[in-house]
Amino acid sequence: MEEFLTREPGKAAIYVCGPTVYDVTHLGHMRAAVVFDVLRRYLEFRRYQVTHVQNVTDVEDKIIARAQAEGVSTDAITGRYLDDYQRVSRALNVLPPHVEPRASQHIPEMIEMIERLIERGYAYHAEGDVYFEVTKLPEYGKLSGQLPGELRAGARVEPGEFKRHPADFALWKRAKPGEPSWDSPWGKGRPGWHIECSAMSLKYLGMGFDIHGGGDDLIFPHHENEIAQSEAYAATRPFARYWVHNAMVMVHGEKMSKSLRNYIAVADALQRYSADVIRYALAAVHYRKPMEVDEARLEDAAKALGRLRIALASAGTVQARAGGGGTGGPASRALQRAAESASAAFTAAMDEDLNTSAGLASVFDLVAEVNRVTDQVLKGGTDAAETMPGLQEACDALRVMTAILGLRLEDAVDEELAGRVRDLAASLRQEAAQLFSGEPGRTLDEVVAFILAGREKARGKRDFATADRIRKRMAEAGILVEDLPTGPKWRVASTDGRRPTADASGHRA
RNA sequence: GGCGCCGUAGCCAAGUGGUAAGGCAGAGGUCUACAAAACCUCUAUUCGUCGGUUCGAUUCCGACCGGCGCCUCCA
Repeated sequence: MEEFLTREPGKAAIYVCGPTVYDVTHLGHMRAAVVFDVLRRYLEFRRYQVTHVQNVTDVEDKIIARAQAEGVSTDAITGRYLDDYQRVSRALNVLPPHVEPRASQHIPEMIEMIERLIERGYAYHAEGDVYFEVTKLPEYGKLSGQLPGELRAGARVEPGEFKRHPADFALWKRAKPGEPSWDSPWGKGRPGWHIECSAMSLKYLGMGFDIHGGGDDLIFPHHENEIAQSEAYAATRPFARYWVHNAMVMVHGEKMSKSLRNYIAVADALQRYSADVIRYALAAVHYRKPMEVDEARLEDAAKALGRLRIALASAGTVQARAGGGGTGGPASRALQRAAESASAAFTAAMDEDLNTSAGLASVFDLVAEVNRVTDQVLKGGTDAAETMPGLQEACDALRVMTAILGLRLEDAVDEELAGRVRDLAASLRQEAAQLFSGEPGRTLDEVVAFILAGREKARGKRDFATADRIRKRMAEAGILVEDLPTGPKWRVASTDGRRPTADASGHRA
């Protein structure tokens, strides 16, 4: 394990390159968001005080092009897509950054940096443009391994540019007609792309902050250039202590990207899969490995997640039977040991460069142990009380680990479902007063218990036709009942946290 | 052309210089009125290919084959 030494003990200052808001948010953006969200949650779990800064690029060529194409202002474009990004991030349980600075609101800071870079001799002014001169910095290329002399010579010198070296990059671009622009010592213009991240990270975190993150497609030139201009500006090193780059999301072997138009919008994915499923799918692969995303991947994630949820539901049934008491029998002790070793293995995996795949293996090891124990109880071999308090500890451990991955594991218990179950209870009372007596109660648990009690009466009389009918109607309402030797157990019917839909279950790629 | 990454069972996916986690799918069994879930057992002598280093390599080195990313905006 590479040792993680922060600038200040116990504190972690993180800057992540956020979205350029000119189009809808796709799963590639959310992979990055989820990776850094997991990193943040894990560091917080490890008791670091985390400061997470993530920029929004709202000054950029594509935004201008889009605004012109639609005949609207750039603000209209950036507002629309920033809203989309924030909305889907929230939906996926991504914690909002502590600071979310926008490039358009930090122009003075960028101008100040550029002026200093010119003073120091690292940048030059030409015809309203300002460029950073990479050959002035011997270390240029240290992050990406790219050396100025090796860059494809002259491959890309745009017309109207006045670079001294092909690898020199724009700090400031003079205004073209119809574009947003700001006054500067070099005339009207707008900042180059790279300078915003230097200006904003230094403003909010200062030189030598702990982790700089972003997609691995940003390593060169973006992050290389950030290092160059920041270290030249500050005259100290390092700009950032650690670099964390997530790999791309792939579609049929190609990077998912806006320009290739092969993306899956997160908002669309959320129509078909729960946030937990999407997060699980994105977090189940190590962050540095490119990941193909397709229907099968999401279906697999939904099933794996179902296994986790079912284990917790079974545990809930057993805990209810134990009624709060616990005798700490062998089953309890086995669960305590399993919870401890799974937690330790999970932490070790996450310490090792955020190995979420290995971490999930620990989660499922504990799931298996929980299932072994609840299976014994539900089949009548073990008394429920003997599993406590170990079962509770195991469930707590599962919740802690999955919460670090940002999984909510909530049931889709909405009012609609509760209402349907209440209606069912009411009509059953009408139809079979001999089975259903008393009041159904108010909460979902109470109402389900009411129905199941009546159904057990039918089963006791070996009236399986009635029992089957009730079970079927409960399933239609969204409650799945399983009969076990020691009595019924139930859970909300879907295992991925949302009600199954014809679309989600019927369509296959 | 330069820089870098990847290739592990039917699929997805960790991993280690000493003999392959986990998820999905599959087979058999247990439980069971039925259904469902769970549990138990099994499923890669083998980690793209060929060489090399080593007592020993999937793990290190080299070559090759195949795939990908960046070098232009991009998470």
